[in-house]
Amino acid sequence: MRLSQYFLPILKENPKEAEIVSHRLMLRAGMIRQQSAGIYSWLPLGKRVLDKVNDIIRQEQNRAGAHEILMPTIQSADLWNESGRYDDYGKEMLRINDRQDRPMLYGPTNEEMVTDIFRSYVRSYKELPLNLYHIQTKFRDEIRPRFGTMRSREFIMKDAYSFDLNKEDAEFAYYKMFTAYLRTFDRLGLRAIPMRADTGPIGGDLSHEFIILADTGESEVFCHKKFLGFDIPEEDVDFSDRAKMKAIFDEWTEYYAATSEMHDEAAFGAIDASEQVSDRGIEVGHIFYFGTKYSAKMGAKVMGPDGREHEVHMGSYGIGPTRLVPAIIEASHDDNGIIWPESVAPFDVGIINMKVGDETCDEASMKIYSELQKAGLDVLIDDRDERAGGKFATADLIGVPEQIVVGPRGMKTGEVEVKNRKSGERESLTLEAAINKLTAG
RNA sequence: CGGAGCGUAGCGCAGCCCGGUAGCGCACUACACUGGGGGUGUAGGGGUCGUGGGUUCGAAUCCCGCCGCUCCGACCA
Repeated sequence: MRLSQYFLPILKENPKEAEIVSHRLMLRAGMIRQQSAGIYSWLPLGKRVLDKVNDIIRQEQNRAGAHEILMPTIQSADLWNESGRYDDYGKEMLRINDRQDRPMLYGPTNEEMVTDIFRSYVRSYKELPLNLYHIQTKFRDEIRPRFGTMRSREFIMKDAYSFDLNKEDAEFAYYKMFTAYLRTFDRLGLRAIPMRADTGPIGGDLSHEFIILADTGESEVFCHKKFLGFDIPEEDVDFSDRAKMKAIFDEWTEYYAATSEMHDEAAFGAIDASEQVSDRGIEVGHIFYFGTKYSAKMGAKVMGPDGREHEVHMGSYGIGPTRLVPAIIEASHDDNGIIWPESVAPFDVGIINMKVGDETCDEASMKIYSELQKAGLDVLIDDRDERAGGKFATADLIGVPEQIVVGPRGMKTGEVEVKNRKSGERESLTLEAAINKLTAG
């Protein structure tokens, strides 16, 4: 992408409404634009990151055996009357009437709808297990939206729903999602710690929140230091291996970890003081097993091997991509801007042409640009007719992981400077060496 | 929803107390000079002062209503 032709409305000054660093940087880097309280547009740079986050989530959900669907944002109140939640949900649910004056709502979650899909088609235990998910916009009319897309009213959520014949199978489904979540957050460059959670209005008795530690987190969290060193399940982990899934779950839930709502001071105090971690955290995922809560009310039943009908056991599994993006920034930035993990960086490489209009610089920049693109990299070339300082600042702000500086000084010896955003290391290389270095990975 | 505050050019702000026809920095446009970490000069463009009403010869400024937004608290992916 040529920056001169891109839409990247960066801000030099800090927007006054942005209190936390991720919100400030997302606005400054031209990733998002607030349209209303808790409602945001995603601009090109932000959209690129969001798409990469979603892709990783999608890959890991699929790997764990879930199937992607897409349910609508607008739902009929009828389904919610079946579950009883139309009355229970309260003002957080945006209620609207269509032109026939039928009560509708903008979905805050999709248990009812997915249960309706399930009961319409699935009759036999032989079709289980089943896990359906979608990545869709939700609306929850939060009392107080804040922190940019970290807590917005309109947001995108990946929500998966598992259906099983009995509790044992449902727990297996839960462990699979648990494992998929560990892998997902790891690939996003985050260390997420599963903590026992309150099940809240969704109900149920097995639930974990995935929390990442960050000073600007919303809630206080407490856990054992061991979590920081646990290994993440490998890419080839066998999701059909019940014993393995259970083992992973057990390993990751053996030690103390709780948010302030679930905190047990005595249990935490029993941990050696040097092993205690007490910090603030951001909730980036939440998983629940809630048994037959919805299947019972909505008649989602399958025939079992015993020739009798069974209400299916369900679980739901949420990740908030529009919250993950700021969470990643909270976890990874410096005074100059964002430091993206490579897996979600909007561009892999930034080329800084320091003297646009200078024939040698222009040619060298374009050569690198086309070679790297040929190698399949996402490249952003700063070909604006601007001072170098502004270009460096822009590259650092938007956090491109590798920067190639093409300037008249280096061109005298045919060299460019390759700089790593995260480490700050720089080295001068010939054109070919620079291209080779960046295409090698 | 309770408490606090803000709304003046794209962004950040001054002007309001004490009424007299709107200003600063950045950004933007043109040209020139520049070019290794947000440059310099010259010349420009851009504002229903959130909105409706009231007071007044005259309102960004005073009064009343409404709308929007932010921050603190209780709730949430």
